[in-house]
Amino acid sequence: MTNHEELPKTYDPNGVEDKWYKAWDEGKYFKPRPSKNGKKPYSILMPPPNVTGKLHMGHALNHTLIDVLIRFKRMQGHETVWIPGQDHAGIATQAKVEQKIFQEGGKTKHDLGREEFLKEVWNWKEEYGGHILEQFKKLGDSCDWDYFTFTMDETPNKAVKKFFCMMFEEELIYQSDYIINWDPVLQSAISDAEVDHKEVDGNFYNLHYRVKDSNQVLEIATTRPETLYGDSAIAVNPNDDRFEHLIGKLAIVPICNREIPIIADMHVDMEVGTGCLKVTPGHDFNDYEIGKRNNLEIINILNKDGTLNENAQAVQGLTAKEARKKTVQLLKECEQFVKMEPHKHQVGHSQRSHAIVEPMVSKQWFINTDKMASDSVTAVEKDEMKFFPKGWENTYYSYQKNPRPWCISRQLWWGHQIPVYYCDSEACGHTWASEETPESCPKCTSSFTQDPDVLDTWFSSGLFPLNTLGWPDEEKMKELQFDKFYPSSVLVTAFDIIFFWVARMMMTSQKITNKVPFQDTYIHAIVRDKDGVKMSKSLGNVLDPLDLIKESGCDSMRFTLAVSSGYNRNINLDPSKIEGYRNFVNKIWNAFRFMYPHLENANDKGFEVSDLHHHEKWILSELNEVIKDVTAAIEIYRFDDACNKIYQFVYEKFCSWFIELSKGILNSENEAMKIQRANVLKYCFKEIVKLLHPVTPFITEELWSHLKNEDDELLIIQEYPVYKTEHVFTSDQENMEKFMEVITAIRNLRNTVQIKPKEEIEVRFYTDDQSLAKYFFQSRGFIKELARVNSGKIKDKSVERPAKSIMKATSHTEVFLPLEGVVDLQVFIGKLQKDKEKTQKEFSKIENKLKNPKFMKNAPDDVVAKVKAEAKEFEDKLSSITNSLENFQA
RNA sequence: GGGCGUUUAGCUCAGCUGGGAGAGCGCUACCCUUACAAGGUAGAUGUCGGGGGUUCGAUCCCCUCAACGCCCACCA
Repeated sequence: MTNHEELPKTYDPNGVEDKWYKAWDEGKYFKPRPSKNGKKPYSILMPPPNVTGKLHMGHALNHTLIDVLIRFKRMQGHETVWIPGQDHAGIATQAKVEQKIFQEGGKTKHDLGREEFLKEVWNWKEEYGGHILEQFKKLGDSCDWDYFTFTMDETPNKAVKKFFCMMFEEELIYQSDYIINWDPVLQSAISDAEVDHKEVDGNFYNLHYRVKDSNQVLEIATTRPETLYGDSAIAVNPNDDRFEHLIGKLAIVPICNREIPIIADMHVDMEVGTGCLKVTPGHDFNDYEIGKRNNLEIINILNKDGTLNENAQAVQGLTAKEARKKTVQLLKECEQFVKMEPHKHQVGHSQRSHAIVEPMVSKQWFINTDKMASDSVTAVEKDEMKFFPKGWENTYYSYQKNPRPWCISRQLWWGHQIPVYYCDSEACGHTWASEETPESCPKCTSSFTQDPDVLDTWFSSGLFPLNTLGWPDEEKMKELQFDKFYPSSVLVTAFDIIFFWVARMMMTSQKITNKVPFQDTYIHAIVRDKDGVKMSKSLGNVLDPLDLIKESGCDSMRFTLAVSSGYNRNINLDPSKIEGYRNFVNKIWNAFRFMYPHLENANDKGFEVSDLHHHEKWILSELNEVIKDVTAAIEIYRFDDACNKIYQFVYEKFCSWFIELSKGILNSENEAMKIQRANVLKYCFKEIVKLLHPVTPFITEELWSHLKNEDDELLIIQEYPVYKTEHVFTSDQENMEKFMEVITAIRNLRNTVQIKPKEEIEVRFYTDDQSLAKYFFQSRGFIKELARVNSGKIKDKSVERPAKSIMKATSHTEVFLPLEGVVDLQVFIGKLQKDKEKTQKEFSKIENKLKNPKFMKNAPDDVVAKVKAEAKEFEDKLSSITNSLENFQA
């Protein structure tokens, strides 16, 4: 006889988790396996973490949800693969390595040169890049590591070049002088999406511009007086009577005394400021547009580091901030300064360096996304790709319906270098894009130079769905089963990346394959602290997944994250919640501890449905419903519903009732029943363990190792439970509900008069439902056991009730506890009265409904029938209570 | 300025296409009952943000107000 003393009282995840991860990984269980019964392949891409990344709660959530889906589908028999990867993260990584070499040797990247510097970056990647991947294994990620793709690997590099050249040929990629966001710290262009607008305290400065050949002056308001050196015009609204006579004249820029035209442009709002606008096409997005419309000169007044250049001689070499101060001073000196007023306004900051972004005109590479964006919208409109929750469509549309040219060149070294080559011969001047590194200029055989810039990281991330499956290398595509796994089944990610990543993958993948890259997109919540504040180092409210795993076990953390995930936007994660679900995990462990010694009674034959005891039918029927509900919930990404259903079933049904009801049988001498019950317990528990495995993989695999037959495979590839019509036992469920109700009523009564738990009592039931009376009679043994009853009687309601007693009424049965001892009758009557009031209130509510002719006329028949049945129940209950009250008071 | 979202028990949140208000944690009382004190049994708690409307019937649909949060936007 196996003794449950062998199993510790509390579940200790320590050791168990690593043991099973190793077993799965080494046993190649994460690799795709041929599907069963023609089920469709199922694949998910891991959002590739930055190579500089560190594991945080966002990963824990994202990976838990993906892993739930993958494990669920794998068990269902789909051929399944979760494809991991990692992003080279151009700016972040370069910045990190630059910092490192500066700290260690005081050198800058320019001291090393491009080639040496890149070597340093690769070294850094080799040393630190793997950390986060090792951390992922602690989460239980069941991804196929053989599919691992780093975005700077050879295949992604080929993909980038191929796509670039394709777009270049179609002239959808082009080089242009255009106003872009310049990060003076990184000294690179950045895309619109990488700019955050923050409100800062600034000033409005009012200045005077003289009009040439006139003594008139124009007062102009600006927040950036230092840009006056780049002014190309003064613009007024063409309909503005105040300035109409000046249009076409010249104004003189203060300090540098240049002459600029006064022009009319509709963009100028007469109501705002002074109605006159200084136009600086080189350093303002609107002014750039005005400049283009009016053919104005573009004057660049900034150096790459953000200081003023020779075009702003008076303030040359100063930073923008210093230049602003100096310019104001100079304006005051020449008496062209009017006033300064405090003003809050939005200023663009670089997401990466946090520097103030300077709009600047510069030669950059762009993608025309007009067509691709509109195709990506159509695909969602036609449900080729579906958002869950659906509401996120709007966010997606808001980006994709107003596409702007995407600036893809970055003045960095770490990244995919732009595959464009320039002939060194001035006479030839050929410019071309090529997937292969050329030998010489194809036109004149001269030497050539490659464009020094690299591509925006998102350019390669956008190709992730393709290059992870080998594209464009045909052999690799075969090997990695491109045709089987593309498009992937679902993309699971957070909302903040819809534009950066989801939209770009949609555009590039559709462009290349004419198919959407994934069929669904599930947008999950953002993990915040328990007060709803975003976790950040500076606030000190960061929870580290590895700490949580250490404290409560990975399964508990996973369950908590999954049960918190549905169609919500935020998860306010309270550590006490994890503790609660850790207790649940422990509960399962102990349910097993209880069963363990009895398992050897179970035999391989299992059980016949026809032999089942009514409690067994009940639990199987309940389990069956749970299986149905859980499966349906996961299919639509309602992890919260799925987890709650299982939790509820395991805790409230299986543990609190079925196990309790089984104790008597298991300790009895009835061998046949013992075997049968052991079989059913084992069956149910195996199903529970399977149901839970996607969410809590470690403890379930551990339990499975004790439950499985010797030649059974690991749980990770066992078949997921399926709904069985032969396990539907509705009447057993209904009877059981009533049984539980009367047991609870007895316990409630015991409690109200403080009968000791060990003390056995007498009980009487009064019901007019003959079949229910019969059911209770058959269950008398269980009633005695669960409610500590030593004797009882079941009578119909015509029989007189015991005088000295307390009672509780249900809609079907009156439960009486005859009492010999002293009872404070008044207290009890008060309680009963309260119960009566409550019941009366509910009954009246329903009765009024039935009395309402409009309701009877308009409500659907099934609703009326339901309400009638309810009314009957309340009426019965009410009359039971009323009768008792009369008796007690008499 | 535009858009999205939130407002339900002390806290964190769920309530699907309208038909008797739920969960977890916390709280109260009684219990070391032979799986589990990370436990058991029983229990208390809500003008479902305010106001209006549609409907036989509204937490759910419509309008409006309020508070809070987020995203986007070049307003000098």
